[in-house]
Amino acid sequence: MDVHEITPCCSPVLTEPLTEADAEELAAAFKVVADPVRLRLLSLIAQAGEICSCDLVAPIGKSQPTISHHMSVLADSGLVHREKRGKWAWYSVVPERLSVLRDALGGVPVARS
Amino acid sequence: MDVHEITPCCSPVLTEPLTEADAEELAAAFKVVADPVRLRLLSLIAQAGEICSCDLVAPIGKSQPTISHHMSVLADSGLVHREKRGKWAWYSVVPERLSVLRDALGGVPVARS
DNA sequence: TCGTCACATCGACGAATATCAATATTGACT
DNA sequence: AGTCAATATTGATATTCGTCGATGTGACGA
Repeated sequence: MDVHEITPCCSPVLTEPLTEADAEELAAAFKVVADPVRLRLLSLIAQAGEICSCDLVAPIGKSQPTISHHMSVLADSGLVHREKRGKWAWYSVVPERLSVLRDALGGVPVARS
Repeated sequence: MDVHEITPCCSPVLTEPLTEADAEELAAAFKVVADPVRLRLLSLIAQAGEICSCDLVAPIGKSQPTISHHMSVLADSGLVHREKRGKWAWYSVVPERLSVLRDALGGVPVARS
């Protein structure tokens, strides 16, 4: 339950036909990063390497429940890793998970004719 | 109006701090690909190289207005190019636009252990 | 000019979701 | 046990968005 399997998940969008199920799964993955607050959270976590939830509320400027909600979305998707230490929750990014999204957008560098 | 500028748009999420405005713009870009129908449309177009709108409705299994709506979203975002020939609309993907999204997800390749 | 075909737009509806106040839960410390 | 601090959950609300039927628009051919 802590870390999802880091499977390739889906075939690249541009090279292979996309089944309806694969499209659904990929779209769900992209939805996670299709939110400005979650992108800024990802950015903050990535630069800190590891950061406490308590240091995320103020920079973003949203309420604590809102930040908690977004962190759950990020953690459930496997994009970040959550580790509870005492009362605090520490987060770090899972770069392999980001690669899955990147690779889906056409693994190969732009083919030039 | 036909093709958006292919600027880098935003700084990579993981390496540089993300301003609120950049996050908003990036999130909007990801929202476009965060839909299963649009992903399948992209896949169909990419494999055909160039395809008529009339050949998109049946494979997706949605109504014609729905396909038209999604194609407008894709075209407005610059991910696809629309060219009208007579009564038909022909679409092709703009790979550079996909690269922008890919690069935003952390320029550097994942270190593999 | 009239009819038809391809596509776009409009209006409406339902589902998903971002947000916050209030409350619950959990851990640490005395 | 009791209290406080950090985080999670709940309930409610407003907004966004995907969808489709109906209609509009523009192009081609008889």
